Amino acid sequence: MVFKKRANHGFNGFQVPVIPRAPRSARGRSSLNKKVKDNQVCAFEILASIAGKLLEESESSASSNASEGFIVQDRQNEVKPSIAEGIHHGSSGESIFTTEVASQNLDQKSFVHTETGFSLEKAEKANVKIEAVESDNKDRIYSNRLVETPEKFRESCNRKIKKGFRSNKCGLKDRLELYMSPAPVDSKINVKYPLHRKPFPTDTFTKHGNGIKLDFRDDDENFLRCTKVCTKSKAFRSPRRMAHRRIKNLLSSKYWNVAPKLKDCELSRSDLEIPLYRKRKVCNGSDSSHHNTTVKKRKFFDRVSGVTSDGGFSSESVSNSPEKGTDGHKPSSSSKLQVTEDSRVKFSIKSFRIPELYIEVPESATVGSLKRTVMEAVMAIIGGGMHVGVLLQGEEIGDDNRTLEQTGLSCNENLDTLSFMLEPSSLLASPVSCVGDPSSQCETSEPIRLPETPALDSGITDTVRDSYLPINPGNLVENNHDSTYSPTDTIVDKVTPDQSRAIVALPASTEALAVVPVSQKIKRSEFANRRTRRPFSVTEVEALVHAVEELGTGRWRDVKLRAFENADHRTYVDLKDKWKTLVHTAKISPQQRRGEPVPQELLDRVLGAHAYWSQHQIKQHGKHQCGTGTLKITEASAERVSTQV
DNA sequence: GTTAGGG
DNA sequence: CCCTAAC
Repeated sequence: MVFKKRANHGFNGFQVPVIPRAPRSARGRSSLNKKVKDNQVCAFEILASIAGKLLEESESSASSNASEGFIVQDRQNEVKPSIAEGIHHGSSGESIFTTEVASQNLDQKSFVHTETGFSLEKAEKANVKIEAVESDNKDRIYSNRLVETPEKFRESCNRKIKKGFRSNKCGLKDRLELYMSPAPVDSKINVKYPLHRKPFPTDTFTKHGNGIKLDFRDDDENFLRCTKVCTKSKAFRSPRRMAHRRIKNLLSSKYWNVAPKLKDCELSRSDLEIPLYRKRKVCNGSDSSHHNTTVKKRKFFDRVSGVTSDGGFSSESVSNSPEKGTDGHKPSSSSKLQVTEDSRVKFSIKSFRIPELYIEVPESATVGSLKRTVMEAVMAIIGGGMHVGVLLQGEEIGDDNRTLEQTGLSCNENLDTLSFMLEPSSLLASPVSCVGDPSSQCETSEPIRLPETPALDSGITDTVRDSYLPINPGNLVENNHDSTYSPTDTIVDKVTPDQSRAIVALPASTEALAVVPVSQKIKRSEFANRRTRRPFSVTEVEALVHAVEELGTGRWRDVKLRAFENADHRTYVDLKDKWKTLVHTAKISPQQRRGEPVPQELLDRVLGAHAYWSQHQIKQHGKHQCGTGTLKITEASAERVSTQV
């Protein structure tokens, strides 16, 4: 293993590096397959570069070249995403769960602020051997938890590398986690270095530079904290940074296994929690023999604004743009949306992130295979079918036939609540969307549920959806995931930056919202045949109850037409089902209820209406007369019924 | 196409 | 939410 020390190039501000990072092959190569004792293979590559002069460079200039660090390059992966690998290792079974802060242009302030949890000293005591980070000229990943200052970090890193790495004394076998390094500027989907080594929209950081408080989060841990931070600093959030968020997959591997015969001993939800990291590790260790690879992923989405429940997902993908002209998409600059004089709405989506991956490979795996695994995982995600959704005010706009104008996207007013979502084609349940009012959405969620809700379908979305009335036309549009499906056989190669950008700068035409990558307009396959789960909000329940009170329980089509006509994603079958569950919910004890709590008042009405209409059904049948159409319960009678129950 | 009910 | 029988 050869570590190449990168020269300190100093800083050149937030400008694009004079010499964009070239493919690794061009910058030197070395084999990574050096084995350490115990026949272990340090199966990873360290692309470590420590930002040296962050402190000096915090203000005006942003992107500095990595000052120093150790770079290990692998000729095998010239076009693969860079990977920052953090080794989480600890003695006596004690693992330090480090959180990688992937952020471009960290300034001192933010950097310092990121430290939470372990200090360097603590890390020392914990026998943390190394923190591998990658950093290129503009992108840096820091293992924030172990760092207090850039200097310390650097020192630490050097020391660790010397001690641990070079002398092979760091039990590298214990754990290896991969994180996607800062992804391409314009699209996280882009995986080919040469293609997206483009200038990054550094202006964003230039502006917000020191004000940044990293809002990284541990996916599994800092739900709350992040939420809070997000609300505060969303303005500074960079989609790019978001993109780097590591996503420890919460999902069952059955959805995400990429490699065959995957073995994952850490699928338990407890895996989501740091304290249980050890568990996984143990599991890993005890199973170190098997050479399986586990890859899990989670959906993700970008948004224009707003805060995500997990604090990491949100990003200002789109914003008003001062920019004009036909060059609607400028991936490398801040995202924008603009309505021009010619009635064209231009979208510029900063980026889409690849759902984070959690990968495990046997220690005997080669770096190359590791990279391939990562690549495969990425490709599996991409090729497996990505679906782009457009969300407005937290609701996904599924009506592809609606014009932007009709949808309200032609005016800047709605842009704040506009967001794009990129998610695996219906492989997952509900979108982890917490869009809309950043100041409230996430806070009302139930972070605690996160660990036990792999799919992340907590009540978060409900909160958002409460903001509309199902009865209100114009507010709801359907979410037509189905129409935008891309099958697994999608050629990976097709998912190029250009394509991902295809969703940018959409014309304000009819098909505008049918944002589908060109290459993915294939029929929906067995993959995407299940709609995303969309829990009913209290508001919807209210509307449903009200409608049923009036129409009864046997006229779901009417109920649909009356109260959910504009909620295309709610079919009358859905309503019927919901009613069914509502009745059930109303009958069980509150303790047994799950999901967003439905006001008891509503449940009472449910029981009331249910009882009433049950009786009516009987009466009606007895009479053999009145058609259901003649039955109508009045508000008063509904009230009566409900009070009787 | 709807409705009803099990999965 | 899905699936389907039944209408």
